[in-house]
Amino acid sequence: MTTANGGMKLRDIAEMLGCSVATVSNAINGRGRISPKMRQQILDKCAELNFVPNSSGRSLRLQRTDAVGVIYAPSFAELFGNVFYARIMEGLAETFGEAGVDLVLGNRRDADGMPSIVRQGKVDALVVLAGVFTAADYEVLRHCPVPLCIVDSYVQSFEVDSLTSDGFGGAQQVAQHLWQNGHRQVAMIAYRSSLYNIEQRIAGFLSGLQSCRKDVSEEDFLIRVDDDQEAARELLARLNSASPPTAVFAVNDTMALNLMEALEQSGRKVPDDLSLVGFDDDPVAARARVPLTTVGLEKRNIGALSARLVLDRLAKPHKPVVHQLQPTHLVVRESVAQL
Amino acid sequence: MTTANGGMKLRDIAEMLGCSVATVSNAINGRGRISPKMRQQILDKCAELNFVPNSSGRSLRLQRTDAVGVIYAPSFAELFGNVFYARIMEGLAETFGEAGVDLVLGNRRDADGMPSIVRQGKVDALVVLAGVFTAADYEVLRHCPVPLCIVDSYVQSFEVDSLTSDGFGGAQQVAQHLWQNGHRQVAMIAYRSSLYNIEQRIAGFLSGLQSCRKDVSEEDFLIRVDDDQEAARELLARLNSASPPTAVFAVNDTMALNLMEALEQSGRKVPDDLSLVGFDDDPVAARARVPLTTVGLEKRNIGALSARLVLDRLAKPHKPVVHQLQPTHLVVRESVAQL
DNA sequence: CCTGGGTTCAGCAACGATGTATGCCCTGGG
DNA sequence: CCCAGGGCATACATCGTTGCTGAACCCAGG
Repeated sequence: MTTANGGMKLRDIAEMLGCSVATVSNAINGRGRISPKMRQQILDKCAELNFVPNSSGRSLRLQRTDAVGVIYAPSFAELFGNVFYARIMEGLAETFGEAGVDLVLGNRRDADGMPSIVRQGKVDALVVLAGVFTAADYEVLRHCPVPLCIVDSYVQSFEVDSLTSDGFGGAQQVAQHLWQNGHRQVAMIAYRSSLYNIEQRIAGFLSGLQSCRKDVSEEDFLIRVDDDQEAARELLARLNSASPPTAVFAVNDTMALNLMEALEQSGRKVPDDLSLVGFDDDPVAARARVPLTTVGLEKRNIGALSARLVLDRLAKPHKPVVHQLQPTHLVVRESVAQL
Repeated sequence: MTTANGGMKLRDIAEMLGCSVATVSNAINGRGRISPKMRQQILDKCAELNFVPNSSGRSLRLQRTDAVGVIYAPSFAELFGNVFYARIMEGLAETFGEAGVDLVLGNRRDADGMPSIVRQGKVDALVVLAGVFTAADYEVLRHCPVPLCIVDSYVQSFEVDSLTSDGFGGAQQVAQHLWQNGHRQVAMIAYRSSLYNIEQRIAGFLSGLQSCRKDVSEEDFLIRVDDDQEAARELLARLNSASPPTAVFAVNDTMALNLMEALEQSGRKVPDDLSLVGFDDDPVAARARVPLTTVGLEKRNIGALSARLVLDRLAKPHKPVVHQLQPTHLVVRESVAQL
């Protein structure tokens, strides 16, 4: 292997300056007692040679890697395709970078499902980008030997730091927005798989509707589907029913845009024939043929704040668990008609 | 620190089974000569305890980390926002993952510009996602002590593995496509900053035009700008000139879509008043109000093949340098009018 | 019973950095 | 002149893993 650092080590620096290895180490780390002159000499020499202490040796001794792992389910293939998580990564990379911590993408799993980077001791902590993690996944993570931070989900009775967007509040606003625009027959379409975020949005939508009209329950508006194709089929069916909805809240922007396309193909116009609202404020939403009304999240902040959470945890391993909620806001565009 | 692996080490396993540390190591790594019985005993015990050798110790001894760094200029903030690079990351993560190699995002730089992860010896190789790397950046990387692979750019007289998309060929096809549709007055808009990819696309477009009509040179069609705003201004100005273009080739989809918006705001229609072609086949391009004709790249493949290049290089440090070219293809949608 | 060859394992040193205990030197006060 | 003490620097052990060397062991043949 081509050795990093030109094969340079503390001992080489020490020999050049005629001092001991420990003194060089102390100078570099600003520790111990060294004469200012010697310290300066050492630092100068290191700068001149662009010397940096080897990380493996350092990690071995300090039991610390200055690296944090990131995992995502089911695989990274989806992480980078997902604009929402991409923005979070952006915030993570920036904040951790400033703190001198590197990010490791750990897609490999051991036999029991634990990320390999954790078992191998390659990281000091783990950021869990929720994605579609299942209960079984979280069960494995309960035994994670390093601190954890769950981003964009919340798992009951799992005592770890976490940070989520206020999907409940966002969906509430959607319900109220639709009501204020005169919509009385509304529907919400969500996936069957029970993920925290989805359930929160459903609960928020219900709560928003109830704040306008007392007697509403989930079965009055909720359509569960497995994928966007089924969503389109179901929606078109409802539109031909006795009391068709005038507005639909899709659980995320991707579904909303797919619905928009299906509606157009069936000869219907958004928002004239049907109002449509999404969730996430995906960049594509603004550029759709009919700019989509949706719910925006503080994407960059989520990453940065999660990183901060992890750094705090590493600094104080025993401080109480934190659960942060990030605000969401309605983004009004042109896909909702005023009745 | 909460120790990974429950603080378990080779010695603990050895003591449990009454054998030596070296034997355990040999069994795990399938090396040396051990009786089948003892080997099985050791492997079983490791599986039972979910034991994995500590990575710092291993790296220190082997001078190898089983990790590869990824860098991007100017910062990761843009990497994750860029759909094109996101897809490449997807391919990288997958292929490296299968090979048991982790990906490290190394945004920190040393004083001289060398990525910290390299100096610290945290990675065995470096994948350079070209982005907007400058000549100065590459100059620094010349001194990189670990193998390098440049993705999506090519630097002359820099003898390292690299992989690029065939921007030349793609742009050529665009020129011919426009010609075949009857466009005789065409323009191309590109940024002033001299990046390899951009220059390739310009050269390809020129070559494509020349294959249709002999006497063409760059100044006949090329408009250089600093950003998309200037691009829009310049374009609108040309449209009011004596011989306005009937088609415009934007150097990438983002610019094309921004132009599309500017054209609409000025009351012009795409493609009736002006045809528009982009480059990259950004997912947004398909969803634009007028679906954009553009050039598609083999995005996933780029990542996977780059990873393969790196793995091969690590296996055979002295094999000859490889420069791969990935094909591109025209994606015809609705933004080009037939005259 | 002894010896020789082959198999299987244990011990040691090294990888590079760092914390601790220790020793040196020099100065200032008695 | 000697001793005490503070300021500097050095040796040594340690982190967990692995390559190398050599030794113990077993079995068969003389």
